[in-house]
Amino acid sequence: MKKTDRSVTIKDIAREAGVSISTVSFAFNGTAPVAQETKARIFEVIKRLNYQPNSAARGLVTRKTNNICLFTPHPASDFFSFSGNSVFSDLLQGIGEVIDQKDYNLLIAWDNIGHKAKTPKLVKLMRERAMDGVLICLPSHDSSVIEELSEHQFPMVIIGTNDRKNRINSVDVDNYDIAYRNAQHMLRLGHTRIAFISPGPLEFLVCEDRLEGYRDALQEAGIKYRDEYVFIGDEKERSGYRAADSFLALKEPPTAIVSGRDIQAVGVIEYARENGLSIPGDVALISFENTELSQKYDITSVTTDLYEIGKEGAKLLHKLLTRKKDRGAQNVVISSELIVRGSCGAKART
Amino acid sequence: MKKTDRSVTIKDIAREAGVSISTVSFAFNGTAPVAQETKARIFEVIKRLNYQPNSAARGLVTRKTNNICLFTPHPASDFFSFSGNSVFSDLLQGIGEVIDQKDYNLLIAWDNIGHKAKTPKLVKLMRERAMDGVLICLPSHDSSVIEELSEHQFPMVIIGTNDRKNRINSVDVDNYDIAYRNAQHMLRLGHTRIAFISPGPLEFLVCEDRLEGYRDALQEAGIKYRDEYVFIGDEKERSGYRAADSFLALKEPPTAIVSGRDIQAVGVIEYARENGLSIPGDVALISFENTELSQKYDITSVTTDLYEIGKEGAKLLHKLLTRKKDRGAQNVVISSELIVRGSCGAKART
DNA sequence: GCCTTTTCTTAAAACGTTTTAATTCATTCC
DNA sequence: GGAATGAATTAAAACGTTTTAAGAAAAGGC
Repeated sequence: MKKTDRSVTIKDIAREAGVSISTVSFAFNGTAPVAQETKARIFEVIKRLNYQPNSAARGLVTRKTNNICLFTPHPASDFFSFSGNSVFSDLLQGIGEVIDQKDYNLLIAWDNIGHKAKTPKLVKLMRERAMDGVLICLPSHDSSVIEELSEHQFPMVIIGTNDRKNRINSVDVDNYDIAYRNAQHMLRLGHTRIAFISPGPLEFLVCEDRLEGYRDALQEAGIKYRDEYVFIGDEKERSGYRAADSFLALKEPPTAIVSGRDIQAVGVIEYARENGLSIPGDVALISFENTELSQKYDITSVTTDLYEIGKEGAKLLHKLLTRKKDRGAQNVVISSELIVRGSCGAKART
Repeated sequence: MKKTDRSVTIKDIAREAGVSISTVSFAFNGTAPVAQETKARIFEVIKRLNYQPNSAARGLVTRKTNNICLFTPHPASDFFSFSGNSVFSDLLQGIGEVIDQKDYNLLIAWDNIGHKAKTPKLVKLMRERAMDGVLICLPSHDSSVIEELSEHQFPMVIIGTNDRKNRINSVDVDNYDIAYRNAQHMLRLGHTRIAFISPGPLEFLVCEDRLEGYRDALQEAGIKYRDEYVFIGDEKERSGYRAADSFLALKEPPTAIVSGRDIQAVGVIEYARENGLSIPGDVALISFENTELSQKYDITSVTTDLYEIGKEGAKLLHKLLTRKKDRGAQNVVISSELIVRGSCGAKART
């Protein structure tokens, strides 16, 4: 029984196997041909001494750490209250799958100061080469983060936000398109007075995109955009309730509502119940996210698969880290599906 | 304008400042006296060239990475359904506070294969010296993890589980004591037929501890332990419902129930409502965790502050990493508080 | 058998820091 | 005015790998 205590180095292996350290390295990593016989001997020693290469030493020369970093608001923040609390888990699960498979380590750096990304830590991590790449998932693009990161040509992927404009790698559902089609769905059902609840403040790109999609659909149908048909909500059920209240108090109330997120739709339903309104009879309802809520409350909604977003984001980052070739920004769009339920008052037609 | 592109090293700084690299290192880290004047010059260059030491190189010699790892079941797993989904966030928030303050990086390694900890990745990380220490938060101790880690003398702290027996550093509430006092609370209120719902399978130490506390309180009061008064529940509301059903169908039903977790207590309440039973009139109820649920349903419950557990766990780990002195295992107990509400039928007396 | 290839092996140079021990240079002490 | 002290600086070793370029041995080709 040898002492396997004090960390055994490649030198120990080399000595014990009667061979040079380069040969050990080659054999271990399979990076150059080594005779069958010596290879066997080396691996025997490696096993016996329980050798594990030191990551710092390795990283020093390879310039790789195998660490990637997820930069998000704190999981307890408003942001992740999107569609209940499972959002963070879903995202993590998707990322985790790739992480495990590609043998990366996941580092979490969150921004716990509200929505504005204070990046010093992230930037430091990146500049000291403590990680290979970063997945960014923020409600709004703080341009300083993005700029600082891309200035250093640091591999990064933005997830949960499409960034075609800024030519940065991103993975997301097409929020614009979903909103566009949700509104269109209502138009096709004959509605002309269609309201919209923003899932959050318009500084969040997601919200802006959704609002734009809604607006464009209306515009193309030749329907005038009305300010009073747009309500800026938040992540609470109550905001849906208040939206409904504000809409239905109008002289000319909308006959359909495009809700920005499921929890808001629930608020609308709550309001309808309290006020003896029928859905979809008096007002039709369509929403985003397709969480458990939409199933529970029979809400027509569109899937936004965060698991998939996380997974594809990690995949894209990995691609960036391995293949140096393709330089152009890639924007992956995760497909969404309209799940028709009772609240919109119609069968689906794509 | 210099090229601040290609990573600037300590050598560059030394050359530019007309000084040796040791001096730069000393000045930068404040680890040896450097003349005021040269120090100023060095820092000017550092700033101008935007220098950031390479973490791998640094880690190679200092044998520190500043990474610590949190090892848990996947956040989407049953385990974290304890008291709603916020558990993971709370834990993370507590840990995060210390992490940020002490300038550590947090690495997440989860075990996504059920409750049995498959550790290869964790062990590998540790053996390749990719992190300085590990926080372990698992429902049950898989002895192989603990053994393998302590075999290597690896700094670790177990959180959310007390480990006095195995002499391992740990931070947790005292589950045994809480259960003991919950049962005692019921005894003091004059109950003698007291039932217990386990929050999960008894392999989970938390559950075992709670059951034991309950049992001992009864025993000390000279009350015989009855098998039919113990129900092994799980993380679902339904299990509380079923427990109530099983208890109240007995010839001699209990008059008080010690629930293993809030969500189960809700199940009990649901059952009572359906069957026209009054709480605490027909059956008194006391629970664990003090989540939002206990407030919403007016359940007497005991706080288990996961934020605090995470925070103290990280603190303890940090202590381990900096002070090499104290070798004995430390077991930190986070205090809990009994929050008396309507469900137990009494005012508090400690 | 000599030259060329191929296969295997190695010595040595990186990688970018920290740290140790030695050196320089100016002060202070008696 | 020489010795002793002390402060500031440096050269060089170490940390544990990978990688490059070169060397040695074996294997073909003619």
